[in-house]
Amino acid sequence: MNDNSITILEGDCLALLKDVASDSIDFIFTSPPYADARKKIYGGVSPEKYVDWFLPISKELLRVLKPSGTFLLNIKEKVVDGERNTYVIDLIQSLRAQGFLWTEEFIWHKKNAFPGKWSNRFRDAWERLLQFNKQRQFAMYQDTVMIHRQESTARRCDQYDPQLRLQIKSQTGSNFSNNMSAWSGREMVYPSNVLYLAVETCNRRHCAVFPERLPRWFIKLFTQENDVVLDPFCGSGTTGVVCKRLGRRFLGMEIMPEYAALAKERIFSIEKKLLE
Amino acid sequence: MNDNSITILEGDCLALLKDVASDSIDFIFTSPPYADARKKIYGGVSPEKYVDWFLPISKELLRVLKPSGTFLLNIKEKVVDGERNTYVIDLIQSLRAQGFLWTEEFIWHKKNAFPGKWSNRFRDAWERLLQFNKQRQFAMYQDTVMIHRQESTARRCDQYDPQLRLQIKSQTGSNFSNNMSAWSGREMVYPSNVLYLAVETCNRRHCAVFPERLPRWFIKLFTQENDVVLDPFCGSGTTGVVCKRLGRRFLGMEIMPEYAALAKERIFSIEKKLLE
DNA sequence: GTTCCGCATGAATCGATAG
DNA sequence: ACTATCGATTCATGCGGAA
Repeated sequence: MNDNSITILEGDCLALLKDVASDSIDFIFTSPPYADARKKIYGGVSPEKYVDWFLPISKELLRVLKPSGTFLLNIKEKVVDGERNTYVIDLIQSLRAQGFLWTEEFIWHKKNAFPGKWSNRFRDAWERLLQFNKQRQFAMYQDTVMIHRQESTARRCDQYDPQLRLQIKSQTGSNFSNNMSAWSGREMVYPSNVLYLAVETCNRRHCAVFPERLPRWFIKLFTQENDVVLDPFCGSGTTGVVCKRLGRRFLGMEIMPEYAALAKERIFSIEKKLLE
Repeated sequence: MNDNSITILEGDCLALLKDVASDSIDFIFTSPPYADARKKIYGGVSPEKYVDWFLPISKELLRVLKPSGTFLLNIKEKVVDGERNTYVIDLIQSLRAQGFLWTEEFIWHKKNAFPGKWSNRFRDAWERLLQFNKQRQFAMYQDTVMIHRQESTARRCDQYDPQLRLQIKSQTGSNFSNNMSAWSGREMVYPSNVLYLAVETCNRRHCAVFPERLPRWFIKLFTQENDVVLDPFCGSGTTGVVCKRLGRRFLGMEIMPEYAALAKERIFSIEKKLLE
């Protein structure tokens, strides 16, 4: 990609990816069109053909990703004929065959999914966030996404005198396993592999597939400033907006002209705000 | 099974299942030993052999299950050589090939996941609850598991949302009447396919793998009174305890004599309490 | 009688060390 | 080189004793 920090390309990502240099992308975050979803827009990939449709694209993703980079795929299988279809788990196996390592599966637990009821199932309140890597060693900046402790634990620790805490810490020094000093004084703890986030509602301008906090969390976790983030199905550009705010370079691809234009507009408006 | 409402059989479930009549079980809820887990207790099935080990058992489960019945499998893949192993998704595909329908995947979002810190991953805070059926039409009693609207949104599952956390804190802390009105309100909603529960810690009495609320929720959802519930890996008998309390018949199987004895003892103690 | 604190302990995973 | 064992890490929970 060029030096511009944010780039939106309009077109089919399979073709556009051919022009991206190998080993040049630090992080790929994308939410591709689900099978049969958005039929009018993407021509409606059927569940049976989903894997065959995706594999040529993921082959390019594997090529352009840096060895230390991460590919994060937001996806959820739909119900077909009363069953959860297997195209997602088929895809996991095919991506492994292609050379990706299936490092982890995060869960997005949707906080305010619409109440719904069907005769034989409840409303679907979670999606998969599949993490793939080229190598077992990859870039990960865990300290950037720490969270507050549970209240019950926090309450207990807060009652300790801060000075006493330091004394304990210095006294025990070598042996701080399984005692207070190991974590006393710390307000923040590491998160788990479940993200509990609200679904963003559609507004007049655009209908975001995911809330900004979702890409933000992963971009902070897997990249540093000026790293290059790729979203081959960038839609209205939420991932790009987050990159702009966080000072990451961004390469977005979108086949629909309206969405590509909207993405550019949203990012331009962020730029303007930042300059003010 | 005989007329006794609760039966615990000691032995290998593959052999014991041969004596169970076809199409006789309303609901199967089980949490088999995970690959290489609890090695000291069970033999420890390796990830490579896991599917081959499970398929003969699931073939029997398919046979004994009523056409309208449901099979619910609690399982989670472990990390092998830096990757999430594929034996669970391999198993899903094999079970479908065997004749099961993969109807749904519920998520157990664990409130208190096993601690730990690693350079390349966070704590694992969720497990799969895979729902399989013989037919697209199956028994499901959705009204039995309805929840209060408040509960569905504000279950203190707020670690990623400090603002919500403060709201709840102030609500529960100062405004008691507000809290009460939420509970007295008649607004009941259906739950989603994500369960947010704490792991039960070991206490002196027994060491339960999952909290009672987990089987309770599914048993209420998929069975009526006097229906027959089967757990081929019943361990210390938590599923049986719940069945006793809910007036369901139960058939449990356990290969370890200590655990089978413990299960019998726990259920006997429930019986005594109920008689008083 | 309450509330509060200390402690043990989990379906875990990684990296180093030893054979 | 490949496997087996061990130590270090970490957070929510329930129990029991103490204030």
